Amino acid sequence: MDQLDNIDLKLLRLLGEDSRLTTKELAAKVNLSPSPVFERVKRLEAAGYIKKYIALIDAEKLNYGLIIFCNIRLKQHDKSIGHQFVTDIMKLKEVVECYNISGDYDFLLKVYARDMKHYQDFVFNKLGSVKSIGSTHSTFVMCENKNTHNINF
Amino acid sequence: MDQLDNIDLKLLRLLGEDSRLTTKELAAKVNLSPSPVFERVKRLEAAGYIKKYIALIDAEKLNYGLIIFCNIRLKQHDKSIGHQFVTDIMKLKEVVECYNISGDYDFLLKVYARDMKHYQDFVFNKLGSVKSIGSTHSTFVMCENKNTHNINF
DNA sequence: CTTGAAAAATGGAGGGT
DNA sequence: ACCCTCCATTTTTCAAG
Repeated sequence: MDQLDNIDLKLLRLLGEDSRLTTKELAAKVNLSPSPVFERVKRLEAAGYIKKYIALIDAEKLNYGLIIFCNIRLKQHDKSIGHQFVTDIMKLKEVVECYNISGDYDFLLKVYARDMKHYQDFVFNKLGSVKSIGSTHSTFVMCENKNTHNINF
Repeated sequence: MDQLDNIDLKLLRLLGEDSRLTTKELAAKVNLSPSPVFERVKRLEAAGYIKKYIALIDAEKLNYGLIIFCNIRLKQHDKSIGHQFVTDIMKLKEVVECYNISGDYDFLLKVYARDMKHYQDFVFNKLGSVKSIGSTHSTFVMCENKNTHNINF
């Protein structure tokens, strides 16, 4: 699949907002019949433009009301230490996102916790047992103003 | 809907990973027949545990290869300035997430850009025209190691 | 891309524990 | 209250033109 036309892009935008739109509904929105839309979507899936379909779950309703961005500095910076850190961090269910970043710190984690007590336990007992960590700095989210989960292309 | 049993939680976990699982497939995984599973999912949707269904689009394939976390300090901290900032920032398509945070800065933005040139343009021309901004600090993502898009409850 | 038809899933009625 | 087994309707999926 070499390049996308405007209809492909529109389908991606629509599905990125609401993946429960039926082929018929998509067809109406792009002024085509269902069959070609179906084929286009299959092609977009096969070519990897659509990575997966998920349901967005309300974290607050499940008593995960606290979001924290946790900056982490490693003790050393060789490749194996970094790789070990990522492997260790992957196992922690509270960690939803993990980025290798530029600047003062090496990694940025997005963490979901039930409350402060839970986060304290996470930092002391879970991060505390990851040997490669040198120091951490936590930034607490007071309000999530926007989260689209997809790029707005 | 007062409280969820283990089957409800399992359904949320399954749909949070793959929302294209059919009622039949979900039923097999929780050892029930399709009908009660269908009803449970509808209840979870109506009660807001499932916020929406989306397709995850590959940003890199659409030439949005650069992720930046942009820390922002406002000039002043009264309510109306903060509200105006959020309103202005919402309109910027490059901004995918926006958080009101504790610490040295007031807001944290997650930004997707095509490349450095695009990001430079974003900072100078788009953020540059948001009057409420005092100063900014950008952290560049070198590697996205993990992004689950949902809590792991 | 269109038409059209088979296969599958959705969504509901009615009954059982 | 919760679950099950059908069954009609709709949607998906894939031919052939």
